[in-house]
Amino acid sequence: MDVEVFKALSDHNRLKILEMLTGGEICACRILEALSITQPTLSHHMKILQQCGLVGARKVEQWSYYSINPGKLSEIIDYFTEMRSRLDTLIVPE
Amino acid sequence: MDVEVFKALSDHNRLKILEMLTGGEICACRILEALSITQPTLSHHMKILQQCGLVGARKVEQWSYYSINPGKLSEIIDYFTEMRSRLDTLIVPE
DNA sequence: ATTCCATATAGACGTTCGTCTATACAGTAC
DNA sequence: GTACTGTATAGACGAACGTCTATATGGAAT
Repeated sequence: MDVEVFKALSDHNRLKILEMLTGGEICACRILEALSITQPTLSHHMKILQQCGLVGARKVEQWSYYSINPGKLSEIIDYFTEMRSRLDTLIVPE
Repeated sequence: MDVEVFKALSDHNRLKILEMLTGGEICACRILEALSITQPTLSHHMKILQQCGLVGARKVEQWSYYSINPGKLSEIIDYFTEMRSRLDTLIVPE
């Protein structure tokens, strides 16, 4: 698994953004309202979320709309699920 | 979800350690052999993995044995699984 | 008691990160 | 055109991070 994904999730504001996006695609301006950061800082965070593949962007006129990439989410789930099942198959010492 | 877990996963060496631990409990000295870091650096990483709840430690005489906490793993899986199912229930615009 | 071994802690150093202000860019509306 | 609006980029700054060397701790072996 690429470390970049976890780096992207390692910030309180980015995690909050991701959780907002579980409600569906939203505009940058809406995200900005919900967080106590400046517009350039938001732009920075969105870039990081995009670069690791977690979030996709769509531009409609001057507005940027962001949404979660479900494929990446599945990738993460699969990673941890396989990890857990490997643990489950271990021979338990009594 | 606590950001600390993702911070812990944000380092290449710590992720490698976690993957080693999917094979079951192992000794610090074994982990040290597998990585190109010094002993104090390993000690530092193990502390971070423990503090976020991902890894548990057990001391047998002078040796420290580490293992993954399956509960934390499930917590992470649940977090992302719920996120994905929230996405799945969105009304798809045609 | 002294030595040896596995691990932890302290402190330092360079790098990366999150944030900001200032400014650029691109499109819309007059 | 000029002004405005939404977003991106540049550069700066302090805080946090990963790593190291040096040293401490605590137990085992001699």
